[in-house]
Amino acid sequence: MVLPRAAKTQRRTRIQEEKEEQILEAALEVFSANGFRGSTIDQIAEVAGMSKPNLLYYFRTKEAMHRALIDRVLDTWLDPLREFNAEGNPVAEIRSYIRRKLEMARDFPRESRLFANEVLQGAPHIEDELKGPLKELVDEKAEVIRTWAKAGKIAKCDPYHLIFAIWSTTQHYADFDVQVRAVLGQENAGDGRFEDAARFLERLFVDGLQVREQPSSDYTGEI
Amino acid sequence: MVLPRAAKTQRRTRIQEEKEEQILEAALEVFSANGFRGSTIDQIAEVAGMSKPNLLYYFRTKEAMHRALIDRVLDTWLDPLREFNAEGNPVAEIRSYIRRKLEMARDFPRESRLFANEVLQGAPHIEDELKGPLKELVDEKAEVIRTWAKAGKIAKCDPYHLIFAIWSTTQHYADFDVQVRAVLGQENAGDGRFEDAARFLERLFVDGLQVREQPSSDYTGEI
DNA sequence: TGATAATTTGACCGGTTGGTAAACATTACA
DNA sequence: TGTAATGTTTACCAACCGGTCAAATTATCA
Repeated sequence: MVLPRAAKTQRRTRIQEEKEEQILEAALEVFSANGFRGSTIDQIAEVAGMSKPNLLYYFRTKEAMHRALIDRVLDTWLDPLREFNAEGNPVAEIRSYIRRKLEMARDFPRESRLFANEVLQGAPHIEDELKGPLKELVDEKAEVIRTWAKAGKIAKCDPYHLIFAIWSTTQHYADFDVQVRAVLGQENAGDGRFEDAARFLERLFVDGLQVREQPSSDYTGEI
Repeated sequence: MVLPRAAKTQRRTRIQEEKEEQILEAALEVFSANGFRGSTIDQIAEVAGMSKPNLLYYFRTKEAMHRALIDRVLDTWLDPLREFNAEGNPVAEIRSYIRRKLEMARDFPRESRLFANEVLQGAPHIEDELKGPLKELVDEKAEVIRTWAKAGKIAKCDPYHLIFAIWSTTQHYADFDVQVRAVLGQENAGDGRFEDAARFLERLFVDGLQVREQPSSDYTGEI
């Protein structure tokens, strides 16, 4: 056989597993840093330490590589939201969600940037995932939050925008890392900014979602 | 003279002004949607309604076009932060900053995405601006916030992370627009999401920054 | 071991991309 | 009006990019 190309054979050889692993690791490195169009197969091949035709032996096209990478990473990426537990203590659940998301921004910034690049440029390759699985998961968790608010366990608020706020504030530390570093200055070389961010964000959301008889001051939704 | 190319002549002709304007508008459209490497001069030329060599008559290289665009847009982009007024009422100032940033996400999403693309990919073209003018401006405003906190006008908090939180939550609606739309669903076609976001964010930050004797519940900064 | 399947690579191809050369067209202005 | 400066376009180039091919190398296992 000349072109087994992974999918055609039922059993995956040891080499196939290893090489596909290597390739996806390199692809994550390159795609997350340059976006899809900004990345070249040669770059990925170099990072993966193999020749371009060798890459294309395992993934027929650049798109196939990107697709495989997204599929592989998306599940893990959504895990923190899945863990969101309706039975738990609302404030503790929200705080723990923030903490988990910040940990991921710290430990898996490339994954965050991969999706950021994709969504920022109109999500041409993952639109279906956004409108399907992602929306369904968010809908489910938004319902949980709504229930909590109705039961008076947290302040009444739009659950979708709460989730957006948690996503954006936490992922900011991965996606806009160079800006964060530039503004905080060189001295902030370690991971200290993540601890500071955790302190700030947990306080912001916990206090901001505290149940209150009256809104603490008048505000309008008009912009 | 054969190649005046804008910079070489002191006086700009009417045609130069007009064409450079057209080109930068087109460049904003294309660069913000595809990032620097993902954009081609041909694309920009088509959007600008002129031939590629004609573009290159006004801007010698793709980089020069990008640079000119950034320079032109950066000032406007930082205006809301500059308006942040130390003499004003702290809560009103913060709320007004959030509102202004959300208005910009709604009215100038391309500008937001232009910077997001740039920063996301390591800010290769604007690192100096981040470490220079941007950092100085943020330092100055952070000091204002710190003063407010010390005077007991708002809760004690890390002013830098407060600014990051406002940036990320508001710009999210421009940068991740497709994701926001996908999650909220088709029925949310108009600008309603911006009003909902304004309501949510003003409440979150205002209540979250309310002065409080005791933190409303225990929390640690550890992640 | 030897034959067969799986893996790897150098050479190459057509299309795209950033950019140039030079001829042509238009404008400004004495 | 004439002419020099300014503006525009067609044709083109070299480098790059995604992808193919066939030949060479290595692993598997009867």
